[in-house]
Amino acid sequence: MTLPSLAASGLRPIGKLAAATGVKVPTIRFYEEIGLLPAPPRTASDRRMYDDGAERRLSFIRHARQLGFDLNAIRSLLDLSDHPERPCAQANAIAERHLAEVKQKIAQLKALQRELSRMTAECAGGQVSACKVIEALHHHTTSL
Amino acid sequence: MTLPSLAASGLRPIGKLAAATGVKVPTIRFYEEIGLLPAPPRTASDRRMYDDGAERRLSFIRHARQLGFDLNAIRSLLDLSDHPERPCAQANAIAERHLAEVKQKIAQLKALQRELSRMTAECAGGQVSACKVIEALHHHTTSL
DNA sequence: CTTGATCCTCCAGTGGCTGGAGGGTGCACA
DNA sequence: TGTGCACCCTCCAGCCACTGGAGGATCAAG
Repeated sequence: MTLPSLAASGLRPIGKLAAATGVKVPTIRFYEEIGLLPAPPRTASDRRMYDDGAERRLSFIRHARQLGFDLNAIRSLLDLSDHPERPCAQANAIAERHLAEVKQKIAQLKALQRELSRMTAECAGGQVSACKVIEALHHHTTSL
Repeated sequence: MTLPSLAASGLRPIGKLAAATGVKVPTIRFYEEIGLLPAPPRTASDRRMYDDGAERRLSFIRHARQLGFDLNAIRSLLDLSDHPERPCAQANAIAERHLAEVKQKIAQLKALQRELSRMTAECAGGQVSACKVIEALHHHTTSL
């Protein structure tokens, strides 16, 4: 027998929330543990029961993760989202900082791509002793 | 008094090796722990002493890390490098697999960059309640 | 009443390091 | 010959963002 207050409205257990949001069950528990998701009410047998608000919050987190924000940034973004009267400059700053990081990472990876392409292109496929890939790793000068 | 066999030739302690290769001292010990670098000889007082071979191996590892290879891949590449008579196809395969991963990562990050640019560009700078960044995170549909 | 899915907590592991505590050692300079 | 400091040693905890497993309780359907 569950508590009426819990059984009443659209509460669902963690598995349903996981299915609805695409976030794995252990990950949801992890988010709760680190304080990103508030601890939900529990049934008499200790099962977590989530409402629509929890689902919205978790979806927010998931979207932010898909966009590559780290959990600290997400913490700040959630905090801002909880306070709509504040100026949005801070949210913008977080997004732009992240954007800058992404751009930098792309540049790094492109440099990497060039190097790796060159290495593999030069390799004629004989023995390791003549392998351009191995050779490049031995004599590579830090152009990154 | 150090052992003659150790003091004889160009052996240097871990700090010199670190300075020479640009790999930090704890990282060198870590590579030894996981079997990427062989355990070097020690002095009577237990200090590691490295020769030129160790430096070459460590430089190889460093170059490979700079190119983004993970330690397992590096393990394979080192193994190949130690056996010059083998065919180089495997080395090439490792490099090409990595190249493919890099390309994919670039594509992902570019998609991210587009999304983030759009989000920040739309934000007019008022209150959070009107913030496009926060809004996008709430209503973002998985296009990644 | 049974069966299988789901839930709980706790803990260890991933990758690739990084840094600190607490102690021993080597070397240059006075 | 002292002395002071840089260097070295081992062991262990922490970083990020999870992931998965053990061992046990509970729920819901047939």
